Amino acid sequence: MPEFQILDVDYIIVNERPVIRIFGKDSEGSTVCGFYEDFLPYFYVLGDDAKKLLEHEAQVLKIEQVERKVIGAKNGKPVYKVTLKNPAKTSEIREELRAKGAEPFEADILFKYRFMCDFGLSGLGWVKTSDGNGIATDTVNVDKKFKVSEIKPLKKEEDSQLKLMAVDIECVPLKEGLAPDAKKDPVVLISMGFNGSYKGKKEIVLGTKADKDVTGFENEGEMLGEFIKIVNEYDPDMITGFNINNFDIPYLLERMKQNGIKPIFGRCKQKFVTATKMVSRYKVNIVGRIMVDSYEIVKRDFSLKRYDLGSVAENLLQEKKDNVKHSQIEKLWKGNQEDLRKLIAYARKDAYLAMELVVRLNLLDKYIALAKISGTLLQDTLIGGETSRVENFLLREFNKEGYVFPCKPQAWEIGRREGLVKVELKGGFVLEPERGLHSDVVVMDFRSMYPSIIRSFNICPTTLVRNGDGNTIKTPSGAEFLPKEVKQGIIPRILEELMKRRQAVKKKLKQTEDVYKRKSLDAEQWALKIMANAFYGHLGYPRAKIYDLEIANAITSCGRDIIQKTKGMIEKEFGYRVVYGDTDSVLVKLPMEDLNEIKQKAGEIANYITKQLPVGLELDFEKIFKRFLPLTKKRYVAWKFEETAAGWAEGIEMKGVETIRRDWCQLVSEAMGNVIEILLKKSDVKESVKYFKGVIEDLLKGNVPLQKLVITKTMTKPPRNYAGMQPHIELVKKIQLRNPAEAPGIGDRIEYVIVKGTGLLSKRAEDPVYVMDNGLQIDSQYYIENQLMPPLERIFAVLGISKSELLGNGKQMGLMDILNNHHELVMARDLNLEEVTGFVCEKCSRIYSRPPLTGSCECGGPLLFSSPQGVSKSVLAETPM
DNA sequence: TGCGAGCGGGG
DNA sequence: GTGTACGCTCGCA
Repeated sequence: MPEFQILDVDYIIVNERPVIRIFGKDSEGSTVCGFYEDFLPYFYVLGDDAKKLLEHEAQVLKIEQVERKVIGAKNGKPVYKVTLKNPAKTSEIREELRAKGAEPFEADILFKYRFMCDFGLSGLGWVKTSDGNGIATDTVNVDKKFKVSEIKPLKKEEDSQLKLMAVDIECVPLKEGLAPDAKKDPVVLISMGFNGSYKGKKEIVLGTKADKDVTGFENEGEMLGEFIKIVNEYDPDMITGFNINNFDIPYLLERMKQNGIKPIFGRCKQKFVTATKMVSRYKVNIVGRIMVDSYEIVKRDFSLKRYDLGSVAENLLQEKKDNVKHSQIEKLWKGNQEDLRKLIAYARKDAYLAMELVVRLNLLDKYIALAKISGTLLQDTLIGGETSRVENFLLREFNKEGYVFPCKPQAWEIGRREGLVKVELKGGFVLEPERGLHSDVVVMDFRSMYPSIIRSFNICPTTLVRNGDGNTIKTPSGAEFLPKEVKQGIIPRILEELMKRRQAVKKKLKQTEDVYKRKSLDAEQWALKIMANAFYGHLGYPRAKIYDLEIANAITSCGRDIIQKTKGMIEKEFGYRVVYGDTDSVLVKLPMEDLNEIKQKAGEIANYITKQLPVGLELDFEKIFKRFLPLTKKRYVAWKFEETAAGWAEGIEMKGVETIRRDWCQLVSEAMGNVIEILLKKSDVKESVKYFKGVIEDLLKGNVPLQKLVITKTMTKPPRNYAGMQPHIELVKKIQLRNPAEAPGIGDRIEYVIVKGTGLLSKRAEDPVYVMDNGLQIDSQYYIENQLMPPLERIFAVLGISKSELLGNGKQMGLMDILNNHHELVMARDLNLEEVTGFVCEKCSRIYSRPPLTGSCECGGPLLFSSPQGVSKSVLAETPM
């Protein structure tokens, strides 16, 4: 009885009948392909005259009335199951039916997924098949091929060892400085890396020139032929590379076409490898192999400033990419032996890095877990978003309970929904943050709030009641659902199972020591959480098959209700202030400083609240903000303390605040980070202003290293094609005149600084090296006004410090002036004037650098002096207000 | 502040 | 291939 893990599924037509092929790998490392012959495409259609409509269709093998439920039960209209001969004809028949007013269901499910769904199979899931006879077909390139008449999923945890190969190409444009054109410009190098070894080698570079580290070929065609041969002989389960989906593979395929070579390097010897252009990307299909584009995964899983291979390797692998600019490649290729070797080393390293990313960062763990849980093939979890996973999963669950699943909405319907969602979908409740720099704030949140709400209120399209008889669960939005006792919804049931499974996996994780097992268990619990959290979003997503705004709104209305009730209870029952909250969290200011005391108090509050709310909703202690500075709704900075196994861990948390933007120079990120740190950790507004003024002074005096002032932008098209004036493009034009040989090409990143002068800003962009060599002056005013000020002004503004104060050119009031103007403020005897950094309201903690004319806070509360040591207690005690 | 265009990665 | 699949950032109004 063959047992193997599924890598890919497709079908072929044999004697006018479809045959499903299941490609996989067994535990001995053999590649297998099972052929399943008795599966036919089918779908459902709703309507009285559906049968009549299809009678004349030659494609239709069978049409039978079936007992199936339809969401929102449309008064017992009959449901027909329609079985066809050829999967490829389904869409035709579907559209025909639609045109005649019938409603098709499950008529847009890929044939392979129809099969996988009906047999409960998953990408990378294990299966056990009947003992099939081997078949003497020469169409597939696998170790074992056999007929399958029975197939079922198998519980097995460990994964087979998968073979991985990395690919990177270099090509040389015929037209200098322009992006390569796959129709004309040949590939000159193909670099490959193997996680195993091929003919004893870990890496191979092919080229149309020979040298010591490259296998040379007479022409491009021969080299491409060798590439195909190597892929088929090494026979990888997965092919990786950096941006291969959108560059290397489509490029190679086009070159093969130009050279009259058949692109056959999948596990089917008849099907071409294809790259289909979608809206703005290619989708590569290689039968039996999985495309793993490390660029696409890294971009999704890591938050970085830039995603070019150089930055990615440096940040995530602590490795340097060879420094070769795109515009240099042609020169190196056409240059001397040393140049050529440099280019070869560069190509070699790129393939190596792409593979290292996958292996060292375990990029696949999460996606393997998602594939197994959702049922999608691994290649589809790597490309598509949440939609395909959720719908694949839901299809199975709806079918299990006798429901037919809707088709995806048509274009006009999507358009209609997109308009509606914008206007009618209400999100979470965001509390107005209390202004000021707060201390000792505890963050509490509802774990998995939306999944818990769905379970608690039994929210599901299958339990929605449109004209209830009273025995329903009412949500604050007005939508009503059947109680669980009457009928448990499918989505609530799924969530219950997913959440229980996650608890079990987490428990197992705690008892497991083996590093590899831990990694896969951790990925599994993560994937279970991701899946559970995906259902809410899906209901409000215009392209979803089970989109329902009424239900999405019911969920968020419960959330808003719960968070407001929570805030009310904390304020009323405990007398503490909720200074902020967003969707599923509340931030509470507590009157104690000790971290453990705060945590304990938070636990008490959380327990109390949890008892008052619907079952299943649980408020939890999350972390402590020793200092919390809200800027606006959804944007704040905080000094956080989180509890870890090793004790309290501190750090700075920023939400919605951009500290790194690619069009800012290093000085900005640095200044911003420092200002925030001084504010949060020292709670010292005056010092942060002083620091900021120091930065400006350094800038004016020319004391800032040039490197910190460099701004980088990419030139994406030829300079003449830019409509407006842009600094980096104007600089390129200048360099083209000055030194054409050094001029950057398309795709190059241009570094520039802005120098002093009279002309337009964009005309004053200069090459940093040129500035250095010629001793040009930096335009400090530009850096102050356009770089430093915009982000920092917003932070200082919430502390009551204006731009003119920061720049020191407005009228600045000294402390003595303030005291003279405000006789009601009395200085404590033992408080040194020099130490006073500002004023703080005793009641609401709002901070002022100088007090309002009334002498008291806007909220009416009395003002206290503040100093680096915090608010002076002696002032508090001795100031007669 | 909201909207539409256009770019990203690769060479 | 029962295909039609982004998502953010910037500039402009």
